[in-house]
Amino acid sequence: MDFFARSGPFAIGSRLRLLSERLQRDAGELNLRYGSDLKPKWFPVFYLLMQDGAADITTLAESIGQTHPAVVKVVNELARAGLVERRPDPKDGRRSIVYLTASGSATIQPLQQTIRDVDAAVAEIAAESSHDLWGALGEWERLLDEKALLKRTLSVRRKRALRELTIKAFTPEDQPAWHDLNEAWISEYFVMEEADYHSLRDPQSYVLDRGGQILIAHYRGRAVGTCALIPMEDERFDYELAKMAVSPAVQGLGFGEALGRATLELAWSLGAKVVYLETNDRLRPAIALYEKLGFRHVSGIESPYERCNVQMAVRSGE
Amino acid sequence: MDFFARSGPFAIGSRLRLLSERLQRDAGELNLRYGSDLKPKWFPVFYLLMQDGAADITTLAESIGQTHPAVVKVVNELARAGLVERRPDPKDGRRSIVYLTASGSATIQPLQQTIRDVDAAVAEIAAESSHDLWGALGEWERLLDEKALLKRTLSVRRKRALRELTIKAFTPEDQPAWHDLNEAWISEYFVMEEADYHSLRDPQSYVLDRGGQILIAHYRGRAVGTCALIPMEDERFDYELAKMAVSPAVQGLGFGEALGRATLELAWSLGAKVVYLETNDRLRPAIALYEKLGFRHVSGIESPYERCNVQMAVRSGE
DNA sequence: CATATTTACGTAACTTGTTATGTAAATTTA
DNA sequence: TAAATTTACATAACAAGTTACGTAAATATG
Repeated sequence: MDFFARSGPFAIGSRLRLLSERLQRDAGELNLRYGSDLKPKWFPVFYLLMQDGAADITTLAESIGQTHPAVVKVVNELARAGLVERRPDPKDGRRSIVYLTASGSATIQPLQQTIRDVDAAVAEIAAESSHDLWGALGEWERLLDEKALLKRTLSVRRKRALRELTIKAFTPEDQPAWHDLNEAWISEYFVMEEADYHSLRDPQSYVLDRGGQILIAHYRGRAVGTCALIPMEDERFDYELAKMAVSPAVQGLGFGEALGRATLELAWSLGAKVVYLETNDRLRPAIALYEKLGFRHVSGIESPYERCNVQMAVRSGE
Repeated sequence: MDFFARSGPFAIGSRLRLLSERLQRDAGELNLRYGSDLKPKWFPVFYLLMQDGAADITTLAESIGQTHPAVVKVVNELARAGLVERRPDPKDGRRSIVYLTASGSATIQPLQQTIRDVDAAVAEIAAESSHDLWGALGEWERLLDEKALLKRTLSVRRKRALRELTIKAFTPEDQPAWHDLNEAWISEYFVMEEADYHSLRDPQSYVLDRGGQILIAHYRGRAVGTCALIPMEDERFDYELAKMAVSPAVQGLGFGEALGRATLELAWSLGAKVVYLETNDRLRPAIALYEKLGFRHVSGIESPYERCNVQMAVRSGE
């Protein structure tokens, strides 16, 4: 069993399960020795009934942290063993209430003795320990309630990935990425229009020669994101932010936000006061990102693109 | 989920399982997010192969603390997914060695990234904790290796029961217990003989009137054990220890030993130097008990009971 | 107040482990 | 060295939970 020693925290799940099974097995054997034929899996339900006298299925399931079908099975087995009985709730026809039978009540005493003895044995282990397993479990449960391991790990990943991300001005080697990354999302949600073909094939004349800027995000040796700033003739706005694309392979790492911020920084550094963009209401995540970057909805602007029905703008310093 | 708060250490097994499942679910989801379709249950086997390159089923099973059928299933699934391959061991026809395939090796890198990120997330939790779950788990595993919870609880129970045990001289109310407890074990292992009927029906004349003693063990208001000291005519021995019986309902609580010690104490206090007993080699636990009490095997004594083929004696102060 | 939604519970099918049992190869023993 | 035992693995059946889905009662909503 050297696996846990070698694998570290990553295997915490398996390790806990193993310890749990070991203890569960002991509990079953103990119950036999104490002269009761309660199965270990019956314990939680039985224990609650023992304390409260009666309860409905849903309450039992919530109390012990299992699903209701699991409780239904346990209750059925307990009923077959003659330890509990269920009666319909007179107030609510959907509910059925589980009661201890006389025979079930008779089982309480040996069980309580077992519980006392197990608690004493556990106290003995605790006394020999320098660490507090109880405290540690409680703390873990609380911390995971606040933020699950999943979220915690994803946020670790995001921070790490952002450290590896570099955002640089467009160079000719970035042309394939510029084309492919943008074509991918456009043709996924819409149909490529004439203006798209031009700007994707020839960014030099459609963006750069007009005084625009293109930023490319690189991650682990690959171009994974693009974003452009295009000067506007409308005097209300300085630049249009356009062709924001991030490779689906690296989505969820916050690259879009990083790229957007870098692009806006660039705009402000070029003296811009207001940056404008156009998008479509079907692109919910993109709109959420723009809002996070400070963009606010504006109206009354016409677009050369058919697909654009949402207009947004952000002002320097907002 | 108030159950754990209410039930205390007794429910440690369920509590660990619940936490384990929660983490396992997160691990599966994480793997998807990291672009690998490794199932969480594949992790341990895959991880070991990743480190060692190849291994046989039994070694894998021992390393991860699961049974070999579980490993066989995992290996079959991994093979179906094209991640591993098994070849027969040329040195041992029973064994088959599991290797990572090229596709399996390609999965290593994203997995290692996942592991690093999870470890970092766990480290973050550990940093927020005042208790050390790792240390606590390691300690529990070690303490349970030394002595399982089962044994610990049984020893708690034994100590508690012994505190409730009282051993007193025979009184007429003890007559039914004297009779029934002894008849039970005699007729379970042998056939009741004439001498048995007499001594069980009339302990007064067969033991007490001859200068003998009878001790009765009481536990929770019931007579649960008997033991007699009968004076002997053989000048080599002072008393015979006989009719040692303990109710099966309370076996394993150490009552036999307590009763035996009390009886020997009584013998020494009456001035005896040597106590003798007869038994049968089929009664292995009884003989073990007598040896624990200090009795040693002797030979060359004839018995009035047919069933007695083992003779033992103990000397004062041994 | 009729309709839509939610809630409580049941059932079926699946998941991830276990024990029990069988078989062939290797090893030990008489 | 033949026979008995042990070892390595496979497979079937079981265990204890889950998810998915269905139904009827209760509750919310237009």
